[in-house]
Amino acid sequence: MSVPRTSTREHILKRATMLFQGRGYNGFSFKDISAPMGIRNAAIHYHFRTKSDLCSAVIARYRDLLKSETGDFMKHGGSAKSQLDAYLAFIRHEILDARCMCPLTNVAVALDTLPGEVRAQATMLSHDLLAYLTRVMELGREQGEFQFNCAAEQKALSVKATLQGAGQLARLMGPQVVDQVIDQIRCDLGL
Amino acid sequence: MSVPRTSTREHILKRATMLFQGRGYNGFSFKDISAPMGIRNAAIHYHFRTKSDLCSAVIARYRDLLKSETGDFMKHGGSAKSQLDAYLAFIRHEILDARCMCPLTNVAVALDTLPGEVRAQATMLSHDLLAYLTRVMELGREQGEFQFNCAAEQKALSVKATLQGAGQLARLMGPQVVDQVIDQIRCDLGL
DNA sequence: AAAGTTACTTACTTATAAGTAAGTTTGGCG
DNA sequence: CGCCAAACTTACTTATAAGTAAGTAACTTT
Repeated sequence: MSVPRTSTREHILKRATMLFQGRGYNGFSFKDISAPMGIRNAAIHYHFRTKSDLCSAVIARYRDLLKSETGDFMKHGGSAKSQLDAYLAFIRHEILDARCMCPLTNVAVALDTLPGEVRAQATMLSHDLLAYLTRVMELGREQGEFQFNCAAEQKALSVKATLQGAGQLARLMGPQVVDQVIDQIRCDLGL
Repeated sequence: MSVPRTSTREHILKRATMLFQGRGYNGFSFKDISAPMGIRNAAIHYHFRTKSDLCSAVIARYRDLLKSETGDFMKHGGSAKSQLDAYLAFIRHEILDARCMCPLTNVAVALDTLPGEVRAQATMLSHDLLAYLTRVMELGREQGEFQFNCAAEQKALSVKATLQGAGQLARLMGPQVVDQVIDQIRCDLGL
């Protein structure tokens, strides 16, 4: 019937990603995916057995995206500063253009109501993210670009926490919040 | 029938607060309130016409609590440092003991799915909070306790964002996150 | 003591959610 | 050409959600 057969699965994943990152697990239903696509709920179940499976796939996909992005950052061999800026730009785009949040936010908020699979994927994502940011912080300090006098791990944690919060406050208080917070992060690193 | 008649409304509000701050608007139902209390859903509707009314009341109550707490902080007339520490202790307790989040987090995440009343209350809370933290930052700089070279408003925003993020990351990565992040905030202020 | 008010309960409605089973269309292949 | 599997749809089930209307027990006021 419809022409682009093989891309339906990808289409579902894209919409699920937008909704999951935009509203959280409990904030959207299959209908929010199927109706705008002109398909039926059962079509989603054909590709993803359960909502848990679908959302796990969403986070796994995000992890892959991040892996390839950060891999690219690292390959470019640039300075820690340019790598941090790339990640900050990535987050900035997520908040301001896509108007959505890091999946960690959405999982953390409703943690008690979520299937174990989804929680597990989120935990892995949090470790991926922190490991990457920690490496960037270490590198930045070695290169003399960043200045901070605590463990690199702690600094990375603090930076990530601040960005998580920026996404929330931007929704409530306006988009200008994002650049102010990013500016402050750079400032606190001595940039 | 049941003895403590006048306190039912307060009981409902307390449980709704725990659930709202712990799981978000879409993460709990009336049953989660009524069942453990041994009452019926309709009893909740008697005290609060709709879920929107109930959750608006939860946030309004949180605003009152905060108003009196910050009022007390200010009255004690202590240094900005002691006021910041009091707020940090308040947040620390919320995350570690009550295992819940600032209502701003839960509203921001599912903003698109929420009734206007609830959004309005959250917006007011965000302004209350930022106004208070901004005053503390200004005071701290005047007193020579805090060091930062940007607008007090921006610093306050950044501190609040970081604390919002700490609540999330603590759920996914463990409670030690909270103290690390708080330590970093103090450190970045020159404490 | 009668009437009214408060604080509920019972019983219901309506809507929406996730999920399933069985049937249907379409394109590729022997 | 006919068969088969992939990719769906139709039609359904089951569960749960918010919300409502009508009734009732107990306290309060006149």
